[in-house]
Amino acid sequence: MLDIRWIRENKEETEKRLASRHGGDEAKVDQLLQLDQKRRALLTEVEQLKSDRKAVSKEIGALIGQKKLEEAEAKKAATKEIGDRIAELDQQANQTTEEQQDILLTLPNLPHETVPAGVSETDNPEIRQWGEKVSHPFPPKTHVELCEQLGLIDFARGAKLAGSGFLLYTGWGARLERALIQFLLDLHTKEHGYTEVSPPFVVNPDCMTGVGQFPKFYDQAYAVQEGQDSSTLGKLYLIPTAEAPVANIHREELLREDQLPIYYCAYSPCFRAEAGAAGVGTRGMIRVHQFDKVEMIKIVPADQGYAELDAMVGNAEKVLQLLDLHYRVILLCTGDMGFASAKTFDIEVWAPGQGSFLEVSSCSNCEDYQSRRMNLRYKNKDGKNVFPHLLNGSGTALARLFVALIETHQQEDGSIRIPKPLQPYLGADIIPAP
RNA sequence: GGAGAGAUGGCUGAGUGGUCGAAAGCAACGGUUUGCUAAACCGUCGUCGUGGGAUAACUGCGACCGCGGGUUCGAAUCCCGCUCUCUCCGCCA
Repeated sequence: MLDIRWIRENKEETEKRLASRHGGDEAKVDQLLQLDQKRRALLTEVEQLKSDRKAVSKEIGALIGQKKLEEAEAKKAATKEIGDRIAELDQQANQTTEEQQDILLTLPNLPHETVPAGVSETDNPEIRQWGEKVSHPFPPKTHVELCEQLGLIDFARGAKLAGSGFLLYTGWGARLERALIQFLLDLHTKEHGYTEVSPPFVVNPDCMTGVGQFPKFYDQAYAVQEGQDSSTLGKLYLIPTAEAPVANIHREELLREDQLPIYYCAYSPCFRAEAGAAGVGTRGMIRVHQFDKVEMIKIVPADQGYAELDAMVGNAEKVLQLLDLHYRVILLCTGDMGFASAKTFDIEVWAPGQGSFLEVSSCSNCEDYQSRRMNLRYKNKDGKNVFPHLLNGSGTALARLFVALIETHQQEDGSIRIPKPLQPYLGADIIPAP
């Protein structure tokens, strides 16, 4: 959420930076500021009345104390009207505040000044590459072929159980998935200083609003209900990412600066309805309704957000380096960034079977956009309460990592070579050919 | 699911209609002092909103004692609803 006072004093810049996202949100600023003005005018009026009432009430108390009951009764009658007027204005002020808040919640974050202008993903500059595309001395198979031949995933039965877009990992496939999760968590906790947490896989709507999923992306989430009791629908949602619970761990808290920075990492499955998206329904595991992910979250002092973001991208890159996978780092342009983010780096891994790069990580600094929504603050050294920067990054998404891994390290005989750092987790150095 | 108890400032915890934004303690911050990585003493010390002021220091006003309503001239305090926590019982992995 943006700071209404900042918008008030920087109207043109707000509009300009919103416009750079090409979402049309700059059109809402005028109405927002009108509501703000109306709200403040109402407050001025009602607060004056409240002040008056308070003074009179005090006099009444004194009069009763002096047993001057008649005078007290007279004042009571006079004050009654003020009370009615106050109730009326209060109601108007609340409604105006609510309308203003509704608009604020639909405005995305402002892009950081270092974010390149652009409309779509084709405008995203590549920052760097690591490694190079493997050249197999044979035509590389796609992950779908490999999964079926090696019995890693039973696509048909996955769909039978839950529909298209849901995967049934089997045998070595299930084992590889588990090994990867373990490997990632160990890497981030032992090498990168993150504290592991294991959060609920459902959250309440406040958490979804806190990270910016709601109200804009209601239809992307799976809402759950208890049994057939439709009155419970909407109280809990399957998490689209561990960011939803983990970033909210300290919501509505006031932290001390010496508690920062906080680094969390968490494994969770991620559930995405992908309503209206193309791709679900096609075979494979590139775009699915449920996938595993290890997520990194940082809560840091406001002046350290961008240094911490660079470090986080490095943490995600390390995963791919250890797994010997070719990748590139992309900086998202203004038009392609996520709703809550001020600056985002994507990491895309090379998948030879697909002949394309796959996004496996997205690392963002949301600055104070989310902490403001969730009212998470820390007391700085000057004793001021300030909103920390909140960062999130995939470290990394599993399904696509799985794809890149088996497509990259497939051997001519149909087996999969396992990179050394992963071997202890899988308990094998190869997934044998069928 | 049933019965009971509770929710107060960063934390602990008093406070049952006006003098309460709220005692006290802890923590924090500033200072004094003591020869021993500490103690004692003094002082400061909630948040948010809105106005004045230089987008400062400071300051006026309002709101906030889990959340939302109600009663009242006036509510932390009384009434209703909700959420959460704890204890006991039931069910259950």
